[in-house]
Amino acid sequence: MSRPVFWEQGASDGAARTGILHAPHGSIRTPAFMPVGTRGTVRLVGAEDLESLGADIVLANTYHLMLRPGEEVVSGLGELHGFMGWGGPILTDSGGFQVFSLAPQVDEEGVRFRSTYDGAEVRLTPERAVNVQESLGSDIAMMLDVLVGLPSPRDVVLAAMERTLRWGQRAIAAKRRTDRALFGIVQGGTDLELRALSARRTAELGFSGFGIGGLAVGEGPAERNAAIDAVVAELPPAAPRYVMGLGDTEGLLEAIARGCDMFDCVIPTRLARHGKVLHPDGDFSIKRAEWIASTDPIDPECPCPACSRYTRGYLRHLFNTGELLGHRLVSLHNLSYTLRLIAAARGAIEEGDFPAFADATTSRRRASGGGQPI
RNA sequence: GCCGGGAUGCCCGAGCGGCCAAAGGGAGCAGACUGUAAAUCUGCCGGCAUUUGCCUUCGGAGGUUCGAAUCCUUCUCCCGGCA
Repeated sequence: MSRPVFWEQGASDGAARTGILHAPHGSIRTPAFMPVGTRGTVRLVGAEDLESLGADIVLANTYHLMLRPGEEVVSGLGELHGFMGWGGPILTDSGGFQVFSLAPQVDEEGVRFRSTYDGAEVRLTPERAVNVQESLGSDIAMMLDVLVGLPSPRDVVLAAMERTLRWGQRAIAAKRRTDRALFGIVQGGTDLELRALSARRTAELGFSGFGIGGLAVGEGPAERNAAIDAVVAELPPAAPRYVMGLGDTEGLLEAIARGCDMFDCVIPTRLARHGKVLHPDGDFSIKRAEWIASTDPIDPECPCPACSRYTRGYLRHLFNTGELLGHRLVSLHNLSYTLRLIAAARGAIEEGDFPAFADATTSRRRASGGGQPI
């Protein structure tokens, strides 16, 4: 019996580890960063761009795609891979994040949304989320979970965690395609006991990989790191661990140091659209007046299209005139930055040098904090 | 030359006797953004002091008034129309 998705460990350095996640549409080097393509597109970034940036896998969203254009349409267009022209692995989120961000009605059965597109009532259950994702044809589906903002009262966190566990069971029961994987999701907020319990019980359900959900939603780094530690301790070492929604430099390095393997985040692309550039010397706004006549690239060490060809002065101009090319170029740059950060982390783990690498990376950002060329 | 309309803070632009340091944009500055309802949102934006305060502003000069960006006179410059 073949496993559609399995993770093969490579090097390790402390808790940090590298590996290959084998998926139906290709191999993913871990630690991996997954650019977010909610509606079947990483905003302003095409599949060809993702290839040249070195992304191994991209993420798409169940809630959005089931509404527009509808999973049967996507299925008819060659599933997600044919639909988006992306041949590599795809992970779909279940709509669990929308349970949080769109504040729908939630009951034991599932979730009732008001469609953000036309206002129609949309029903999503753990079963339906699995079915839709199977129709979409993603390599890895996520179970529908209940995500609460932090801080939240313990009873709220506990209730969300327990419901998530029950929904996990239902998701597994609903699974039909044997050629695709389904990941569970650990909840529990910042309560370490709940985190450990959630991890243990989610692991018992028998998923092939584990999302660590409900983080990067308002808690501080120390709380987040403690929660991750509590979870990792309870998860099977041979399964991939995916911290959902995490993507800032410091957060990624801390999670990698704790043995996490996969990440996704909207930060590189959203910040790009807001003019914020990710940089080894500290992130900064490309819109600042001081760049008006700058002939420097964002980062001379970056091989992305923005850095290899355009000046800060030009990029600033694009932003200040509302030219969409600026958004696109900075999106490419921020994705390139994050993907290269993760690649460098993999290299450091392989060389047994990860802690020093992480320290050097974060202290360099802290020291200059402002993107001044050095 | 005559008739009419204008000149407002960095820019555009409301205001048309007190509630005006003066709406609203833009620009600028700062901040937020983490499984994307997000090319979005928040704050500051004359100077100083930085609880309620003071000073200097609404083309220039002079008036009326308890009080003017707002009314009157005049000057300068713009923009329409007629000669």
